[in-house]
Amino acid sequence: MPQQKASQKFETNVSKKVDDSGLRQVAGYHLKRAYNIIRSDLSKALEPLGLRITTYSSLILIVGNPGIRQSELATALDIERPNMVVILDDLEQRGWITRERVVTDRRAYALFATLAGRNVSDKAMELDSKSEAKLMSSLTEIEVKTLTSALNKIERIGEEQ
Amino acid sequence: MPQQKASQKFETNVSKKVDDSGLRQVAGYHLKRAYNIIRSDLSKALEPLGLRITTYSSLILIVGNPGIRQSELATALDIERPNMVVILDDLEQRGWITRERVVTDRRAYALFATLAGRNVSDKAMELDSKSEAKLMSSLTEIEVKTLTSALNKIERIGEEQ
DNA sequence: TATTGTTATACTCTATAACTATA
DNA sequence: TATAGTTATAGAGTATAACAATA
Repeated sequence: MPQQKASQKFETNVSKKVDDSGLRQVAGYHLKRAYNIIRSDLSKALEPLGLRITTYSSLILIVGNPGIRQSELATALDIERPNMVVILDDLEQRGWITRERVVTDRRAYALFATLAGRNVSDKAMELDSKSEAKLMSSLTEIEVKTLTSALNKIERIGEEQ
Repeated sequence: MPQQKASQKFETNVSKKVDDSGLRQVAGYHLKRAYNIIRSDLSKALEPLGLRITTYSSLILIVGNPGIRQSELATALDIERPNMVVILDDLEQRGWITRERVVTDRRAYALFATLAGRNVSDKAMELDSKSEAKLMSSLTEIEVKTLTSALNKIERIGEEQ
């Protein structure tokens, strides 16, 4: 039961009357506004499935990486292990994943999506795609490509540091 | 005293070994990763000035809009009024802004940046620019322009809804 | 001794309800 | 009655410390 407003609130929805030229000069400002819109939209799109974004991301990675360890998943998604536990408890209780003891290392759990989990994952990805398609509808193909490659370049620079 | 890790953590830093193709298909994923990198970097850049991003954004808008009301600022930045109060308390205690009663409406406060506040704002904007320039260094001029216009289009679609 | 998963807990950010003083 | 600012508080997300089981 998310507590956030229907239209998710951050410090970015500058009204027309206010001069935000000081902030508009920086790309991070636009990135934040765009990201918040996409995030808010995705959040609402996933709500009917009972998925939050972190839970959704976790499920997608488990589906794509059968047998992944909890710690690997946590590292991959940059979620602290204690917080990962809660997310996986949720997914497990819904019957969408299973935790199986790794025979070669009995400390670890290997994660697998159930059939129901894969079905939910498919539905969620579809909702995600639809949500995005709507927001990207006014962009040309070239803009989408440039956007993605530009974002990837930023990611890479960030990873180098 | 921020409690976050040096490299801010979200569920996006997928390591090389994990197959994240399911997530990589969606632009929101890249947007999130790029945004988190910029946010983390800006957060660290502003730390020496004792500014957090919301506090920084608020100060910039006050400098650019002398006399803005608290409620206007809150609306502009999409911060709930109760949360705005704390941010402004902080800025006021540091001597960077003043709250002045509006004579025509004694319920309201008009906000003004002090000289010290404007100086800090200038320094902060400089740090912000440097932080961004580093992350944008591998982008061509066309990529930066397309990125900004694409993000603006997404913003506009988001606002329509 | 180190690591995996876990529990308990604390800090930050964001949201709502209700108060006060003005309008 | 409505609005501006405030206070108190609650929820979500994210962080750390410490423990049991296992390596």
